[in-house]
Amino acid sequence: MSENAPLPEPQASPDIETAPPARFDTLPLDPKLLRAVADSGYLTMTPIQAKAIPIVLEGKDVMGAAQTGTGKTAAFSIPLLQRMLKHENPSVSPARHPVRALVLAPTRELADQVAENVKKYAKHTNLRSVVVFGGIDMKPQTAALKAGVEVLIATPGRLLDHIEAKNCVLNQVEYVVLDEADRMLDIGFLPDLQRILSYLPKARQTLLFSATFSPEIKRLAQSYLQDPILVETARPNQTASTVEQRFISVTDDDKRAVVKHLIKERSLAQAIVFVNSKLGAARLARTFERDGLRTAALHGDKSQDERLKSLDAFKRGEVDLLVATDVAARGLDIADLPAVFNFDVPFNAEDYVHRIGRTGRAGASGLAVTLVTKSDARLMADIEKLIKRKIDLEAMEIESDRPRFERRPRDESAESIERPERFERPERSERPVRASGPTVRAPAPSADPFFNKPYESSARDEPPAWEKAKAASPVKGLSSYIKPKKQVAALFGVKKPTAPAEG
DNA sequence: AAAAAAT
Repeated sequence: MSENAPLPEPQASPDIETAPPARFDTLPLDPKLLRAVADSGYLTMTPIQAKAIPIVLEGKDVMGAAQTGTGKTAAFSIPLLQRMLKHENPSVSPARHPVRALVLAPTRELADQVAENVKKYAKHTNLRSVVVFGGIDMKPQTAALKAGVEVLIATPGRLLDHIEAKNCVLNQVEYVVLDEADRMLDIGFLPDLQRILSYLPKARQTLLFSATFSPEIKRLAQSYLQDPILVETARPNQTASTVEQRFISVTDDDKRAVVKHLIKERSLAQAIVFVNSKLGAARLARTFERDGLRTAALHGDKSQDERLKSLDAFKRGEVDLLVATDVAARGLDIADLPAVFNFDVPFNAEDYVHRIGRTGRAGASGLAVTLVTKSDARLMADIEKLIKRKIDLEAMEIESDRPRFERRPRDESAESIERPERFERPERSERPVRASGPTVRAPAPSADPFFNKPYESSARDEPPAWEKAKAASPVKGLSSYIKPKKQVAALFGVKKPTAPAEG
């Protein structure tokens, strides 16, 4: 572990950002790998790939920071496979092949996805890979491990189970990757991670990849790396420029109506709706479903089978909305996802960057809408600081012209029976919004003193970051409103043409 | 204020 000796600063990697995009086939890669890359349809490298691959091929430790959706998985898996091929020894019997590369990920779904990618790039080689994670039967994983694998992809808890059951031996591991490294190094994961690393040889190549690296994590990460090369593209902690970010000032009661309004207004085919709690995700998914939107939920209280099914249905376009906790915030690659909603502002600013990184991937455009209530001001300031951007809140007022307690009956038979539902109060957000007339206003800042002084409620020792920024800049920041261009239209009756009959 | 990861 780290001693008191000062940690070496990572060396800067050569800046090749100005060079034209390099093709994969200019790399010194085995034809088997080049063929797999070509099969995948990739021709040129993304900036993180162009920078990281040659360095990984040299055998150096790497700390890689790049925007979400820019191909970090390929950036480490392709060169690692190349290095493994170089030393391949086909004369050893398969049963004696030890695990040579270990990839750790913070969620089961992400581990699964990384494993798919590794398999794809390794398909023409005889390197075998397997993924192990919790929530599913250990036996097939055990059988695969005992048959022998070169590349093991895992979540920490289940891997420790397999280690303790002696299903795998990690004392021959030559390469370790921490995907979403800042999460793997955070307090919740660190003990497991340290135990796992204690089983590995010290002489190895270690790679850390993430879209966000806080200074503290960067420092901590140094103690797991040897003479690391810091590979950064653009600025770390940055969001993709192709993502349109909107921040809308709302009350809790109006959140759902705003989501549905924007889905309709922008004709969004699909969206992920992020919430902060598992229970909240389950509840919100049910109400959206009741409103006729095809919805799936993804959170840690669901069985692993349900989790995979939800994600799969969403990826295949069988559901329109995925209501998820931060289990879905990181790394998940969902092709052509047009929008992400932050129904709740995330507790960690880093997770904001990761959440909205689910859209606008691979250069596509995306929309990220964050619903901000008065109690979110502090979290918003953290986000503003992290992404180094001034955030303007849009006002969007939603009004009702329908009695408050009226709601759509669930089915025909229930229509005549007006019975109160147990455990559930009718929600104000069940109201329709007014179909016509001026429904949107941009109040003068003084109309809502809160956003002028967002921190009054919480006593703080030091002035919040945004205050300094504001003082330094004549332009208004978080406290300024911008006028929405469009007025809020009626939302109820919003139904996807593809929506199946419910019930 | 929570979530994730082992059962």
